[in-house]
Formats: sequence, structure tokens, C-alpha cells
Amino acid sequence: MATQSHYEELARQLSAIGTVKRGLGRVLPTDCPAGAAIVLMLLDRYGEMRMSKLAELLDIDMSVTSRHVAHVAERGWVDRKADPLDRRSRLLSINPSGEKLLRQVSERYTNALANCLSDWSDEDVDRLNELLARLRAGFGDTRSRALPHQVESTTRTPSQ
Amino acid sequence: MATQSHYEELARQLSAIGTVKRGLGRVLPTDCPAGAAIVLMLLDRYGEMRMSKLAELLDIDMSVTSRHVAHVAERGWVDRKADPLDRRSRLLSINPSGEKLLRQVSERYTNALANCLSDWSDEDVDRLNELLARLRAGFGDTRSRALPHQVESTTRTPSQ
DNA sequence: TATTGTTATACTCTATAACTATA
DNA sequence: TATAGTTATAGAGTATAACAATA
Repeated sequence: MATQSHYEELARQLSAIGTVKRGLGRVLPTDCPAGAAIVLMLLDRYGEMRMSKLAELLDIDMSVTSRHVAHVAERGWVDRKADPLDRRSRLLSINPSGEKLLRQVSERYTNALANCLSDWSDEDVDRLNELLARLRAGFGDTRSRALPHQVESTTRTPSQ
Repeated sequence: MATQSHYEELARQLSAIGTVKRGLGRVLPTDCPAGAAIVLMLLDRYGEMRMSKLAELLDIDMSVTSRHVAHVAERGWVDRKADPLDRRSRLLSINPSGEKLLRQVSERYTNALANCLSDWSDEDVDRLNELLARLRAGFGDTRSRALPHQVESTTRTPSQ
């Protein structure tokens, strides 16, 4: 296990990462905020899925997912059809219009990164990608272990 | 320079980092949102400074900085005094009450990270810290180069 | 009854613009 | 006039709770 000072520095680095996310956000096309872009990426990468599955991949509440999806559906970038197996569910899929927009988004993200990170090698980017994936996995798999401090002093069963 | 697919993966990783930030946010004490915590960290690390300097370190607009500072000042965690050299300015500094809270925040952040990243070595955390710092530097130093796409087709002088 | 998804409400973080006090 | 900081307003992202439709 790493020592405390290293974790403190990591906490600071993560607190400051907003700079980068805002920088990337500025290159997005009109009417396509970051939340919409991620939805398109995930539907493109993993194919047709339900709302609930998408919410799980996004790791956000389904109520929020619902709003992101409404946004992209209203603009004709994804299709929603009834799930024949369960009429409560909706099956989401990216359509050609959405794919076209996604290509634009990817290109702009890539250009922005290439611009700002012109001195990075493939290996540098790879290492960062791997570490970020590992970081997310650590948090994603352990959400119940990262509960607020109040839990410590109670005996109740952790929610969910 | 790295190739396109590596940058695309990085864009996806960055889009998904919110999971980690939300996880860390959940361990914060009541009345101390993430924005307040960063202000305390920076005042503790760099000492007394003006609003404008703090806004620069945070890399956010001074109007936003002003609200974060008002929050922590109202709760008695930082002091604001008039700058004798320029009565328009205010000098900010963390006080003992703020230092006490900051120790609590650091401890909780560290515990959360130690919990979720129990299999990470010091070297792993170091590498991630270095890459994140480099990533931010790339964006921070080149904000004018990462402007929205509209700029490309004009001849006007970049703002600022 | 339980689950899928939507909507209403509220909170955090951010930016732009208008404003004040001072330089 | 220009600058330091504040406040008003608006938009994006999120969570919780109440709800409708279906299982």
C-alpha cells in the first residue's frame, strides 16, 4: 500500500483535473455537452442497450441518464425503441446521424489533446490510460467501501 | 506525438473520471463541498494570497473563486483582511479552525484512496501523479491554443 | 409488490455580465 | 480609464424522492 503523502498528492491532482475537462469541453459542438458526448461514445462502443445498462456504464443515477438520453434523442442522434421482452424498458442505439456527430466529437477531442500534449509519446498516453482505468476500477468496484464516514458509527446494513 | 487512437482512449478515460471524483466527494464533511476543500488546500500550501492569485491557481473565474471563498470565510475557516498596498484587494489566509478542518479532509481523502487503491504501490501513485501534473500543465499553459473551433476560420486576435 | 424509466426539486460548479470601490 | 472583487443570472451535471407503467 502507498503512503499517506502520496495519496494526499493524488487527491490534490484529482481536485485539479477540472482544468483539463473544461479545456476538452470547450471544443464540443453546439448542443452537445459532455454528458451527451459520453452517451454517444458508450452506445457506439457497446451497441444497443437499456437505460439501466447505460446508467451502470456511466456510473450515474438513472434519473440523470434519462435526461442525457432525452437530450440526444430529441436531437435525433439516438433511437429509442420498446423492448419486446419488457415493455417497461427502452432499447437505445446510436443512429447514423449520431455516428456522424460522434466522429466530429472524436476528431475535436483528439485535435485538442494532440495540440496540448504534443510532446507525449504513445507510451506516455498508454501509461496514463492504464492508470486511469485502474483508478476507476478501484473506485467502481468498491463504491460500498467508499461510503461517507457516518457509516462507521452505525450498525445498519449498508444501503444497496 | 501519440497517435489518434491513443488520444481517443484518453478522452474516454477523462470523460469517465467523474466516478472517482464523486467517490472522493462523498467522504467530505458536512458544509465542506469540494470547492471549499481545494481553497483550503491551496491556502495551506501556498500561504496568504489575493483573490486573483487564488483564482489563477484554481484555474477558474474570479467570480467563482469569490463564492468559494465566501463559503469558507462564512464558516470561519479562512480570514480576509484588507491589503495595505491596494485597498481593492483582500488578502486571504487559512486560520487554525480551517487547518483543523483541512486535516480532517486530508485524512478522509487519504483513507478513501487507501481503501479503494489498496493494491497500489508508492511508485504507481507517483507515476499517476506525475502524469496528471503533466497533463494539467499541457492544458494550463496552452489555454489559448485549445480554443473552440470557431477561431480557426477568423483572423481576429485571440482574446486575452 | 417490485422494477423500469421519467419528472420535480434541489445542490454544486462553472461562466458572463453588470456593478462597486479603488487605482 | 482600468483593475480587484462581488453579485445576479444562467447552464451543465448530479442526487433523491415521487410518480406512472409494467412485471
